[in-house]
Amino acid sequence: MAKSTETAEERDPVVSGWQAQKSAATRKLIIESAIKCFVELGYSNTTTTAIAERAGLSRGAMLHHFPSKIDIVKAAVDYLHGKRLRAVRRAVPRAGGGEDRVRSNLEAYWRDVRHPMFVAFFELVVAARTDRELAEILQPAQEAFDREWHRTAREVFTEWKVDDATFDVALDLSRYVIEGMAISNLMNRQDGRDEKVLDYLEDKLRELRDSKEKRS
Amino acid sequence: MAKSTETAEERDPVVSGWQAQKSAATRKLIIESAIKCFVELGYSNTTTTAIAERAGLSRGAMLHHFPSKIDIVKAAVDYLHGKRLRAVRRAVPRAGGGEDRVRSNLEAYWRDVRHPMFVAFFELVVAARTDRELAEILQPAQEAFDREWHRTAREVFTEWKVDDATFDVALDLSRYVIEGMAISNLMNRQDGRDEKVLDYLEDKLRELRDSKEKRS
DNA sequence: TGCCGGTTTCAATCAGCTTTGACTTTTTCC
DNA sequence: GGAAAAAGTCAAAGCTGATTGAAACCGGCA
Repeated sequence: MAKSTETAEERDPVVSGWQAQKSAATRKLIIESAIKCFVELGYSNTTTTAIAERAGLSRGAMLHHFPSKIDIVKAAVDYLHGKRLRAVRRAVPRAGGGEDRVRSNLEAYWRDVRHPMFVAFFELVVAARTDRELAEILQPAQEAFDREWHRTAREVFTEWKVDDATFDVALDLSRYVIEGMAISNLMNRQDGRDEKVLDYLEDKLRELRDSKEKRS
Repeated sequence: MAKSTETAEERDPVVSGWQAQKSAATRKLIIESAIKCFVELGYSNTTTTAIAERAGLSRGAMLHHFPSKIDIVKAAVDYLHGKRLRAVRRAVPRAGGGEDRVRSNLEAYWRDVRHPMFVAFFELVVAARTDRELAEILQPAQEAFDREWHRTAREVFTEWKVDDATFDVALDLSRYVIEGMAISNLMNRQDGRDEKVLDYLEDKLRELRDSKEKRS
């Protein structure tokens, strides 16, 4: 679709004409309204009417920018994907250069994962399990994110002089624990115990980092 | 509702009359069809028509047993809750009495968590986030399960002579890792790396068990 | 400067489809 | 015979996407 070229404009809304600029702003507004709907109503309860309402637009006006619902979803996936990637790239290096990057990065990811953005992404992922069309949109984005996350981590954590297998375990473990906690917290609040798990994870990650220094 | 007394009959269909027995069987059939729908179609795409189809019943016939959709959902939550509880009670002690209960229990839970039953429960949990009515049905079941899980574990793992805080960390950590892995696997297949995380978790659990033997 | 034609943006309505729950009828079993 | 179970029918409500029409805006031209 021609849409794929336009999604670049959302990230970088430097476009020529007056109208094109306003149009891009409206598109962004619609996309963010859609994401709000995913969070507040859930993916399956998100109707075009609800998105239009939240955007302060009429339904018809919205359907001018995005001819159908699936087009909005596509744009929203692109948008979220871009935001998550940038969040990772920004968070990892920012977390100081000192020895305690373990803790600060854990906390950064733990923060990210409780952000509405993650909830929206999560809604999409769950819905995609039984929605082939959505899955086909989401899968490439998901895979790209995984690759990028892994690549960035390997690149940034230069103080981890361990072999690849150990590094992978540390990465996967962190991710599973934190995402598992995030999902549990979607329903049950039990903050006290989560802190202890996080502390333990931090300790074990340090251990992994300093254990066997095989790689140069 | 009078339904709450009937849910007991699903687990123990020893009821008097001929018809009552057949009725109970039909109810179970409907409930299991509903759960199949949750797994195959997702919660929000589950319609009464789809449930009736899968059960091989007409819609009207089904609506005789369950006057409305929410009644089916209620019964399904009860059913799943009961099944999960019994699965825990059965799996934990069965896993041999030897020293290697750590591994066998991890694997048991890892197996459970990829069972369709877990997928169905997961669908319900996610849907409940934005569906107050469902949340009110699910929350008590969820809390009861958590309590029971914790209690059973403390009761059964007598070889864990550690203090409560350590035990909780071990329990929570296991749960988060395994559930996080399960959810990741709902979308991305990456079995090789999961095995390594599981191995690592096993190792750390043994370490926790044998670390500080405070409790008698 | 001021007007005009054409394009872009917004609004409203409509028909088609699906789902739901109520109602009515037929069949089965005691 | 009569009650329970199953089947079929129906209207109401909600969602989607298409169509039609109005308003705003841009560029060009006298």
